[in-house]
Amino acid sequence: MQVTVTEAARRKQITEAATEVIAADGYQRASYARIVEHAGLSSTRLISYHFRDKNDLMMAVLIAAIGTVDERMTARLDGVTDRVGMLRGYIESQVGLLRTHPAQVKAIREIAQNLPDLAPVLADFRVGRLARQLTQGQREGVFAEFDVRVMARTIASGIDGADSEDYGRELADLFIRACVG
Amino acid sequence: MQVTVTEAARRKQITEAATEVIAADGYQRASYARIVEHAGLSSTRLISYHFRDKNDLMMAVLIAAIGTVDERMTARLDGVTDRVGMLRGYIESQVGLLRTHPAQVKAIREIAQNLPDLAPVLADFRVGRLARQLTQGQREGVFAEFDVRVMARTIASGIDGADSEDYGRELADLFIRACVG
Amino acid sequence: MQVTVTEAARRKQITEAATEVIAADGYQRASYARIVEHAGLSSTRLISYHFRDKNDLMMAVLIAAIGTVDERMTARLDGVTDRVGMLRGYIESQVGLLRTHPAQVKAIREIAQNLPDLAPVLADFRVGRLARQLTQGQREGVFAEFDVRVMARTIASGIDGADSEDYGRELADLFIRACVG
Amino acid sequence: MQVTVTEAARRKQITEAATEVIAADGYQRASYARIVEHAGLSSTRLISYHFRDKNDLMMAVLIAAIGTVDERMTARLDGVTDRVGMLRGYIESQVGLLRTHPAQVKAIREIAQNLPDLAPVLADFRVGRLARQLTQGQREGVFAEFDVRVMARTIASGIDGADSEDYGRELADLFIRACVG
DNA sequence: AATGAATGAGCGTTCATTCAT
DNA sequence: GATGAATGAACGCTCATTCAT
Repeated sequence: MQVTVTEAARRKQITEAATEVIAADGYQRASYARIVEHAGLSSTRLISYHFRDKNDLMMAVLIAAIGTVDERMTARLDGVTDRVGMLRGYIESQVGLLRTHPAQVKAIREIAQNLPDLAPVLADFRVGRLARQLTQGQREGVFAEFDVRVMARTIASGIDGADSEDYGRELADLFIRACVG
Repeated sequence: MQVTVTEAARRKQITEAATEVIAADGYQRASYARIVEHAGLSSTRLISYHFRDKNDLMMAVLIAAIGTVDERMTARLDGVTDRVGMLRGYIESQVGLLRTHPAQVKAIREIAQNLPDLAPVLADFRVGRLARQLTQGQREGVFAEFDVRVMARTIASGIDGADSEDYGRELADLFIRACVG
Repeated sequence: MQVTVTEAARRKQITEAATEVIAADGYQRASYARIVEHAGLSSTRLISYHFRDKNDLMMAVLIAAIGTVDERMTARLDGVTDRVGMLRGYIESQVGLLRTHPAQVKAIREIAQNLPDLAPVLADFRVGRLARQLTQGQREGVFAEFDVRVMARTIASGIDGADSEDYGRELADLFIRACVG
Repeated sequence: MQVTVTEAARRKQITEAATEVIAADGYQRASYARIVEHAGLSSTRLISYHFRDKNDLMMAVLIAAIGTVDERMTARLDGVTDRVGMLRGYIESQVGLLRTHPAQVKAIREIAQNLPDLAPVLADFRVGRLARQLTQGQREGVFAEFDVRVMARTIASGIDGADSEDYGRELADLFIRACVG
């Protein structure tokens, strides 16, 4: 019994299943067999057919997850203009994603951890937006003088260690103190 | 041609090779075959002979690496009494280990990441010492009021994101500012 | 050179080869390697592909063997109505299977012996049919009073010890004497 | 710490441990590793030292177990002169051994099953004594005319299928009926 | 009489991928 | 756009045995 759907729909089905498997079982255990089982597909051949190889699949998962997460971040920070509010909003929003989009967040981390060549690229991407805001805040005299790159990466690291929204608020307090100095 | 050495020497040879392979290739790629090749041993059977199973080997690697790292940390913090100096010393020493003991540090992270039951235990172990120092600093009025647990975990996360000793110094500045408030 | 056949045909080829290997070498020596060699397949991977695991393969072997054996038994006892004739037919047919279907009979025994959870189920299955016939014979007054369960199991044990059709006839004489009493 | 005992004592310790492991886990799972663990020995080397190879060890286990079992049988049948009483005594005593010497009985069966060359020898040995008694009973006119070899083997098979002393008594009734005819 | 250390061969299973329609 | 079938390589682990004191 052969079910035919569009290329795009099939790719989406597979990347979503892969995202959930990676989040649940970790990158290394996210084999074609497990993804196929989770998605209820007929055979691993369907993955090979729609993705060149496993790396190709992982890139698709990553791009989709980053897209979703970024969209939410943009929406929640839209219209926030004061620097301190932006910093708090950034941190709390990111931590909040753990609850609203756990699979995407975990999948991004797993993939970044397991594809070493990707980690710095992802880190730069993630840190870039924040670093620009911090630099602007320093120019406006709202933030003290500190190494913007170190601060941005440390904030990102801190967010990765968070596990609740209470923790996120404490984290925001902490880094506002460190930035305002 | 059969080469015989003592049990202890062989175990050490294997754990050291395993440490290096884990650091270089990651936990998941640290197979018996790779370890044996790296150590120049005759067969993977030698590992099975000296370690009950792979988990047993990994625990031996972990214990050895933590022992080495802890010894260095203790030596470098010995005699430091003021809280701020301790905090700087802790952060800079930990970051410094990345250069002096890269394999041990990376192996500890890899093992913690890949043995999920172990991660919280290791995290508590690592954060505990720091949290006690922070609490004491608050009692003495040197540090501001903040959530000690969040601060300790954030410092640990920040250290994990570091990649140079310059970075470590900036990190110390940052967290001293956040703690002294 | 890749040879492709249907799933069903391949499964049958593998179960038949497995049946023969088990009968010849015993359950424990029936490794994937031996089965593949016996069947002339390209690699053990073919077995893993068509059967979930070794237990799955063994169940397939068992079901096929029992099916074959049962079919023969049913055919040979069909239309036999008198109790004594049935008893003789049952014993001689079962012993006869040793010559006509030696691999199936031996494979069933090997699997039952080596999968302990299975032994009682198989024993009940085998003994059940016989026990019902014996009980009915007692009701009709053809058979003496004896413990039906013990008699049925003893007949089954006796059959398992048989090694020729002459032996089977003697066995039938013996148990008819014991039953008619 | 090297403990030295006599050759004979050590062999006995090992064969007894092996007997228990075989009885508990089956012949195939009775590896040197398991035997050594069960006996509390320092290494498998101790087995290799005292026994030429695994077959040698199994023969020692078998001889010891048969010796024990035979001794009991002889003691219990000593002085029994009437044929029917002997037959009942033989069957009930053998079944009784299952309770009094379960490890020896199970070990003998396991070894016989797994060393195919041995099975007929053991069967003859076991059946011989019984067959002579049955023949004598026929000469005396106590027993009917039947194939002594088949009867003896069937009795032995029936005993192997027994699992309680009640079952043993039923079995004795059954075979007395079949023999006296 | 005993030991410590080492070993090659084999096991079932999982992996992502490829062949052939 | 989708499938069924096949594959070689690698995995951790266990086996009885042998080397060397």
